[in-house]
Amino acid sequence: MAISIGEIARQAGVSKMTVSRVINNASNLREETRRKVQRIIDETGYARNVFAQNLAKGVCLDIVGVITGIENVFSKYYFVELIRNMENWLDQKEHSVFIFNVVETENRERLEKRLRVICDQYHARAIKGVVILGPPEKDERLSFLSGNGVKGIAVGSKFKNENFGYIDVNNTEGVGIMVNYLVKKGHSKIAVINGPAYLTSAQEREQAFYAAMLGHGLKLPKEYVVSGGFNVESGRIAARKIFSCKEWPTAIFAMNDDMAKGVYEEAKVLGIRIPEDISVVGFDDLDFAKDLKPGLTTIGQPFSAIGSIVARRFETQDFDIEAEVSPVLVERNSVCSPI
Amino acid sequence: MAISIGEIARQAGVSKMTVSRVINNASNLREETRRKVQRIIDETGYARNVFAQNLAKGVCLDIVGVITGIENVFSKYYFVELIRNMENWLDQKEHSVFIFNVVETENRERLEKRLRVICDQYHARAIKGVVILGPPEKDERLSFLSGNGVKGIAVGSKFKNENFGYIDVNNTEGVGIMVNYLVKKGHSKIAVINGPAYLTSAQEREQAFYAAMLGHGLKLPKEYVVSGGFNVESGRIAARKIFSCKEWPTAIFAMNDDMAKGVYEEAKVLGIRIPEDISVVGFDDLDFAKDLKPGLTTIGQPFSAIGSIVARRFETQDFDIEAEVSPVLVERNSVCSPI
DNA sequence: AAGTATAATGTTACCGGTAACATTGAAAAT
DNA sequence: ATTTTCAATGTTACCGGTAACATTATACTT
Repeated sequence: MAISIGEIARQAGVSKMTVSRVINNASNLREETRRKVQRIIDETGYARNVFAQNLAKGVCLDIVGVITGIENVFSKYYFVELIRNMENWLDQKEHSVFIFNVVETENRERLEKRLRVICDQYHARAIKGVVILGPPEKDERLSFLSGNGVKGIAVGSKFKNENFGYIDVNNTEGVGIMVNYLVKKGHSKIAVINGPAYLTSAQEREQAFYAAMLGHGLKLPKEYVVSGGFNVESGRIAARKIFSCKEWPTAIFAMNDDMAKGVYEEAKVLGIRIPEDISVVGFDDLDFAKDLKPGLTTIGQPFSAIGSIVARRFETQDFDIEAEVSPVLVERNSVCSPI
Repeated sequence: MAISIGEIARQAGVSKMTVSRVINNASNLREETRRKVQRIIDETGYARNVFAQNLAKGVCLDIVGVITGIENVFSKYYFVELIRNMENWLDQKEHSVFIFNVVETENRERLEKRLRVICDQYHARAIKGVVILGPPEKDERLSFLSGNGVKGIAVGSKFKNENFGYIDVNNTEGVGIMVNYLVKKGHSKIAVINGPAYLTSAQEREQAFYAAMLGHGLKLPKEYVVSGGFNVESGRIAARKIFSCKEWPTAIFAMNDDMAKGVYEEAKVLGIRIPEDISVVGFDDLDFAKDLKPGLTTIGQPFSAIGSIVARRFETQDFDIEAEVSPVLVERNSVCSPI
């Protein structure tokens, strides 16, 4: 077994308490004693046992568990951005992040095995709670954790119960802003590429789009509505469908940036110019959006605001939250007025 | 404070030890007693404290820490494959994985703050050790951890010291196999896209390529040697350079699949056919390689073998290892004989 | 010099569990 | 009926620390 405080105490000829004081550099320690103990600590390479410490103090480590599938089908950069921003804010509050790779499509047995480890960490006060990224509807991970008394926050979808609150972008508002913008630019024939129906965010964006079009008194032909999977490839496929319409729309609203990227790629292959031949917009403002040629006009996720709220809530341990954060229009060069 | 074994004991009117026995479902327990205690456990929602348990038993949890920058994980599919395979094998040995997002480019202070948390976990026997993914040369994370007595394995680069061993693919062998293959197909004018020099894997592949070409008595014009960053975009840029040579090579050897993908994309835009106009090969055999059109001929990383070795070594806690695992040629349709 | 602060260190009990041994009770053996 | 045996449960000490209080040594008063 590793060297302990008691062993240090024995070697230094002092009590455990004195060693403890040296470790936590308390005041009221004779300089000579401190040095004597410190020397032995250094020599032996003693390292504290945080969990013994924790047990004694009855507090919880300042660690946040983040649950996500590392190869999630949902847009990947989106999670990276979320994690990065959360970590930045949590860092300021001296909190750390552990990432748990738990894919919701795993079979029940493996899922439970993995989640039980998280429950253990929670109940042993190793983590203060968990953040689950973009859980789909009826997420088994969420219900299992919640059912086992684990608390936390869902980010990127709307899910609320006794143990979990949520923080998400206001999708409806975002879509509304974008449709307004397109209409103001003179567009009335707008095609949409929707996301997968099992995500609340996709549902909300879809509904909001129909509502906004209706609000502007615009028609929406069936062939202008295409469904995608929130990834690049599905964006390409959707674009191909749209480009094969007899009468083209003047703008394509991809419900996330990955799919917008797919539209770009397909357009490039087909020699279609953006925005001259067709305008394209996205949603999320992922890192790559600004680097596309032309720069993608999109709805910016309030990543930093979300991260900040998460950090604050973990600090106060108050997960009873239903927050919708406002997105902003990020105007670049992928939209022009139709001729 | 959460409900403890002592509280359960009090409510059930038995000793703590009896409760402990119920929890660990020991034999020699009267059925009636077991039920009585179990009922109270269920009612109160008691959850064990693994770390108290650990402290008492003096053992370590079966958890492996994986260190990587999440940007890397999500952008470079290579890491995803590694993690997935390691998890699969570790799963069989009832081990779990925690992912720590520690980017080596972080400033010293933040880096240490993050790494100290990992040290704590290690010395508190919460994790058995760490796997660090593809550390570059002089990786500060590795030296800090090692210097603080943390043990583990580096995967995807060659790094060895007292506390760390490594497991990596045999890059030299892989490159040799591929060059042999190309030569056998009739290629002699082969261009190469190298990886970044700070990675041992890139260095080895580069050196092995020169050696193999020399071994076959082939010439390698300066303009056939291009450097890249092991990512898609750098592959595109490199391809552009190669396609602008007066005399084209008949094959391009991209030193990883991401860059090969970049070559594909650039070729598509320029209307260059693979393999009719030029053959393209990669290294790694990432998930997407089989889905490219045409399927990419590449050197397959022994992901599963690496994962299996990692799992075995963590089980036995023996990290003193310098393993090079043999790759295999994965032949698809991106190579044909030059006319 | 004796009394009193105060600084420096030690003791005891406890955090939430478990191992090892001790005790109790009831059935089986004599 | 007494002893033996073993199943069921309890006690004590400890894992590696800390809080709260107790004690001792030292410095400061008067």
